[in-house]
Amino acid sequence: MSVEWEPVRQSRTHELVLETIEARVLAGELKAGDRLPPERELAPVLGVSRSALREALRVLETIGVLVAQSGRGPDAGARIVRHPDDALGRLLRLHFALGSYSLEDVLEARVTLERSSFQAAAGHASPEEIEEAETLLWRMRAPGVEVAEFNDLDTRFHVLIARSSGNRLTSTLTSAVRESVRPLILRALEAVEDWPATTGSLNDEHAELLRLVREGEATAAADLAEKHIRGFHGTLVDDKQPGPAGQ
Amino acid sequence: MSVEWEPVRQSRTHELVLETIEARVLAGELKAGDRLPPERELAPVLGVSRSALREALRVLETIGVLVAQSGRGPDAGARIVRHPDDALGRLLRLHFALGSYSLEDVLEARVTLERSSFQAAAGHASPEEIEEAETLLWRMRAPGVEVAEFNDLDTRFHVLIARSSGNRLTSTLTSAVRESVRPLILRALEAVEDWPATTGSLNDEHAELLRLVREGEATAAADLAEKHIRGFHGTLVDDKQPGPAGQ
DNA sequence: TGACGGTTCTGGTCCGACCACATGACATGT
DNA sequence: ACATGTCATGTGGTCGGACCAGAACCGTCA
Repeated sequence: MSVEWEPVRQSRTHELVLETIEARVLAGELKAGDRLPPERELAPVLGVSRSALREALRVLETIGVLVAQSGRGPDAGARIVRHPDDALGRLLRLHFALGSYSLEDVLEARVTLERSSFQAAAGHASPEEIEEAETLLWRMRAPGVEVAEFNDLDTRFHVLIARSSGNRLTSTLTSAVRESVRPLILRALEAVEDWPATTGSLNDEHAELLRLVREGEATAAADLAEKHIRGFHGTLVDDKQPGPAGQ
Repeated sequence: MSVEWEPVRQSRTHELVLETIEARVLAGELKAGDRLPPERELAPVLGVSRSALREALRVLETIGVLVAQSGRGPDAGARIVRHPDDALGRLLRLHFALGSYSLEDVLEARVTLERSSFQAAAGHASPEEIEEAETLLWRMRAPGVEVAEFNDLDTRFHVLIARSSGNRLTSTLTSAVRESVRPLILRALEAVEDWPATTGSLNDEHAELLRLVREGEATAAADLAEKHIRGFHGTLVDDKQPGPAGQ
């Protein structure tokens, strides 16, 4: 094996700033809710320009660790928060669009994650969550529902189940993966010929899924979820899809 | 259910820039390998300042969609790439540190993902990957191996298996989740009293896991992987851990 | 007491300049 | 002719300063 020589690549200053802040987060010195000093103060303290600091803050913002508000008062300024969902969603969405992941990969990941979600949801879902899911399904059964709205409700149903699993991490991952294929699913739904039949069968499956969750039939719910997802993805594989990933 | 009114929050310009570029990626107009115009050209085209553009580019960079190189020549400038792993890893690592996810959540997610990884690896792993895994295990069996190195090799073993599953998405997710608890596992390993016995039993499990993968015993590999992970996490729950997540 | 308006603090944006680095073109010397 | 050194150029990276917009605070005035 030949030795790989790669350039030393000394860090850019905004990366150093990022590491500094990241280290304080990892060390527990910065917790959710904490406020950072104003940019104009923090920049000279760290010995960098405001621009470089801002770029580091922007990074933290995009991964859902920080939010910034202008103005004055207790809510103004930059605060540490925990909003991983949007960040993760955007990440996977873009990478799926770029072809980092094939449709088959997404299918298997969905099966894996949603099996787990449905299984856990069957034990953890609260009555309120069940009721909310019922409402979503009821709206999906409305005659003459538009494709876009159906897709939206469908997404929300799966995400809701994931959330009701009680596991924030798998919930986040499930939602992000589901969201990443949302445009693709929308296109597939738009191409459906027999719309009433398609929605009808999907609605039936959803109703049965929710019933199994409500009654705590964990394994059955997981199995049906897998069947549900595989069945629908099966209608996608003939369509346009990002090619298999290279480097 | 009362209606939630939240401020309109008109986008900041760098977000608009981001949406513009993101849209072109989602539309397939920007593909991996494509180069963006120089910042000094692109900024006026988009009608924004170079600073705002740079902040948008920084976002794309942090989610592993773009790399920038200064200098001159064909490799210089900003290029679209596909490097989701580091980005995802950092995201989960920070959020785990912030307590967005409890240790139990991570445990269940690991079980779910790694079951899938081992199961798929049992069918897809190439001889080269098996051999590489053998090497890792061999090095972990070295007498007097340091805690840090053991942890490193252990991480690489699990990540390697995930990669050899043939599914880039679950591989990425598995690696990221595994990496997010890496510091915690390191601390746990350092606190182990009977180090030789611990490594011995872990090594035995790893060897058996790899054997099952090599011989294509998918289900057995998945089951043992679950046992392996749960067993080790069991030793962690008494230790310090980020608290359960609030909003 | 209440309403109003100015002050102040915050992030957001923009501009212009310079730096560091890598390349490529050119000049120079052998 | 070739090798070598030097300079011009183009790229991202950094910096400082200025101004804008919005929100809260505070004092004044009715």
